[in-house]
Amino acid sequence: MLVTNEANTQARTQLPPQYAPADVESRRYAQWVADGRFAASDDSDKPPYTIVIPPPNVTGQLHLGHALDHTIIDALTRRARMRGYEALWMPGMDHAGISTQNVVERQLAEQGLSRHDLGREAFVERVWEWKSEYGGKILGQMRRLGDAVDWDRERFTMDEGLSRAVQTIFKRLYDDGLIYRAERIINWCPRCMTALSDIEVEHSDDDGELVSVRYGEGDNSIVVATTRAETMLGDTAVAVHPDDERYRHMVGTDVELPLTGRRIPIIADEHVDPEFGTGAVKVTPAHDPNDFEIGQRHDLPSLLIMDEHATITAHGPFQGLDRFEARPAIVAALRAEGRIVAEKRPYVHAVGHCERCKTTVEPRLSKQWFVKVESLAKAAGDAVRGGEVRIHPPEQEKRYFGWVDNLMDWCISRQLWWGHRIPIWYGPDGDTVCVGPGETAPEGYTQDPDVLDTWFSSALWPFSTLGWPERTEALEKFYPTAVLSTGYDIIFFWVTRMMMFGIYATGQPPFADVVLHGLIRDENGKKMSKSAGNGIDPIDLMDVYGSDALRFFLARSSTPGGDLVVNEEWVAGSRNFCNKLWNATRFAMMSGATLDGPLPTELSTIDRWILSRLSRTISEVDAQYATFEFAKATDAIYHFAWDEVCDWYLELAKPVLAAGGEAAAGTRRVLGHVLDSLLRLLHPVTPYVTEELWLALTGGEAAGDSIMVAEWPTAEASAIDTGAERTVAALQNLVTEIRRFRSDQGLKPGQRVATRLSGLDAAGLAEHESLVRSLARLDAPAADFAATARLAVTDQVTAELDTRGTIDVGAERARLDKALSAARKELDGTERKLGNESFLAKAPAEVVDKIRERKAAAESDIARVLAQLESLPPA
RNA sequence: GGUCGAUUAGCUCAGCGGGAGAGCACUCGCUUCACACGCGAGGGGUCACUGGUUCGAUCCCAGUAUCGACCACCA
Repeated sequence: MLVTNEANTQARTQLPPQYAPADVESRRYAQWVADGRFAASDDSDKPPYTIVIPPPNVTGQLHLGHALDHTIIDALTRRARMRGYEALWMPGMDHAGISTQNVVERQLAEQGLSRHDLGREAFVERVWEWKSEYGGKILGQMRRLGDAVDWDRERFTMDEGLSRAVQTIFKRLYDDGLIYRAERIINWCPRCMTALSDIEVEHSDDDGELVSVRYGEGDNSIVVATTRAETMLGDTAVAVHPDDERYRHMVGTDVELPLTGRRIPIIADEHVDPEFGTGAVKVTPAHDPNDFEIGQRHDLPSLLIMDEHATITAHGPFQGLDRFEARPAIVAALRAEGRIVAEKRPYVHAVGHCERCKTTVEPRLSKQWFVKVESLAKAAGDAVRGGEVRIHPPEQEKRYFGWVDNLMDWCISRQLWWGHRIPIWYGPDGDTVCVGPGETAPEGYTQDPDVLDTWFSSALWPFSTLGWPERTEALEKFYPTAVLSTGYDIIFFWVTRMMMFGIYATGQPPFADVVLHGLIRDENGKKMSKSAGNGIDPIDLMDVYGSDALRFFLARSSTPGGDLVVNEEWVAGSRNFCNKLWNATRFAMMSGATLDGPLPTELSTIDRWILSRLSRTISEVDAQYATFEFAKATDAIYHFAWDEVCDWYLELAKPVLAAGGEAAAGTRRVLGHVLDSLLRLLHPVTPYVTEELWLALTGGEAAGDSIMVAEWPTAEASAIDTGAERTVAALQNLVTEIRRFRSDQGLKPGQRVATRLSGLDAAGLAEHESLVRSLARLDAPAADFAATARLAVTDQVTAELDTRGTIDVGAERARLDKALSAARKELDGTERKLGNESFLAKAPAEVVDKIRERKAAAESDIARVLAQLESLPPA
């Protein structure tokens, strides 16, 4: 309902001159929730548009990466809703196995307790308590950001339904032979006491020491180099390259392993690099992934010499030492025996660290559960290759294929207590059963103690959250989802796995479009992270500048796949834009802008111009959204709003509105329409300020209306008016040129200048003379007009200014000389091109035409400038 | 070590075969009746380097240098 009566007009002018986000945001968000604006309905007739949130860790806090991601998702969802879709943004959180367990363990440690003191059940209970007390802080922060998520559908990866989904797919994979148990070298964190997947290991170049050790005696000896002397206790061979002449005669013999009394064989293996070190490698199959491979190829035994704490278990003087204590102890013992051939030297090499606690990872042979990914990964790759799933920007496909085409089997077991427990039970005779949902294990069986990798449940997120494996109405309505938006850094962690499990479980890829954005960097270009201490807290930015300002900045900076630098000044700039919008609307309302009735059919050139520009802007925005070019979409709105609406249309409208009459009535209606459309276009990105202004403009507050359910603007082809665009462009050129002259001449803005304008007719500006005078601050000539400068300000228009001798002729002449030489240079360039026969023969016709136009323009510039020079009074 | 990407105005980035752009910063002038979180007018770049392809290269190709991201088991 639109209210435009006098009293309401009075009320609307009460908008303060500055936008104060804090007053608006919490009030609006609460109202949206209360009105159920975010809720999606399972039985709606509208087509679905679904996005699932990348579930933040339950331990997590909102950082700028989330803010970017959420701005994108929220804008897509809000826009879809305005376009008539049943839009659903699914919220929820991830239980974040290791992270959460660590947080609670640290809490226990403060009380001098370990998780083992509590026991498994009590510990898990403790984690749930932690979750309800401290977890999900980020959910509150999302409200601040304005996220239009359907709160009634919030899910957690550990809740009952999702746990059933996990068990269901595990059982299905197991029955299909896609889950197996094997003894492998895995990354072991001796502090977290669990296996880590490859991606939970961070590598850094660490300082180490390379020592050379002689194995064997006399002629029957061989020197190996190592940075990890302590692992020699587990050596079961020495390997050399098969083509290495130095050692060929020794292959097949054996040597004595120092300190142990064992003899180990010398073998030949292609893996060995003869150029490195001495060309001979000690082989420790139980504590090194490469060595394990070599061991497999040569059927070597694997000797575990450390326990899960990385303490030496091998019998002898080193038993009970930590691995880092054992290393120097063993080197010392070797030196005592004269085994150290070359002194140790510094050596920088890549060492793995636990992503969560930074402890040096110990490769360790152990029994783990794996998903056989080959067939799953192939299907995931084919879905993108076949175009069922599109990745934006397309360049990022390479990264995706790089993963799915080279995927190794996925180690899914974790020796943690917090997570989905593996539904495998072992019988008294060592037999194994996989227990599906609703089933119970046979009497006397015990369950595997391990839990699943956190990403196992995340991989089900797009459908488990909608009720899978039940065929719920929500699943039917909202799956598959429309878009997945996330940073390119987690393609492997999450995207590939959702693709694999989604296709496997439901037969359909879980989303149609994958939108990948970049990482947030600080002012020095470094990736922003808590550990680097260079993080900017988005909450702080929102406190100062408002949520809309942060969102607008992020949207305007987000190029597909591109990283993004955050600088507070730019957020301030976005705040300024919100304020500009605020004041433009405020002005419109004070000027009596209205939305009542249809747009008049008879409109002034100026009104037709802005409607034409509006329509073009809408088309542009739609086109950019279609390819997820948020920066370009947002930028188009920014320039339309600021450069065209504020800088020109409002200024042009002022004299018209002041004059009143029929023209003013038309302009008031157009002004209302333009502001209304502009606010709608902006709403997905800046929800708060647009809601506040739109309700004020339309008077829809009382009727319980909301811009959230207003229709997305439509580009009207019939509104395109190239004639009006040409006329206004000419007007802008003329006004700008006169302003430039005034500025160059140091004429004060308040100083009115009497002028005679001629040639307006030829420029199509005859009817706009008063507008030109108003914007350029020109007076009509007075009775005693005395022209002191004649200026050909555009091709057609000449202005005679009565400046009473204030003109600085020298300065103007210098400027014109400069313009003249620029125009001549341009003319030279175009003439040279047009004189080149190869160019004429080979260049496309449109390019040649364009050059001809440029030549003509240069010629006319020259003529104009010459005329101006001629018209200058003598210095 | 491998892969991919980047190198354009002081800063951060768009553009990606035919006239070098934006925001911020900077200079000058403005208490112009929506907004100084503002208005008007300006200055500023041999588009990293070297070759090649082309009638024409910031844009395509090759190499060099520097930076970055991701991945990684060379003892």
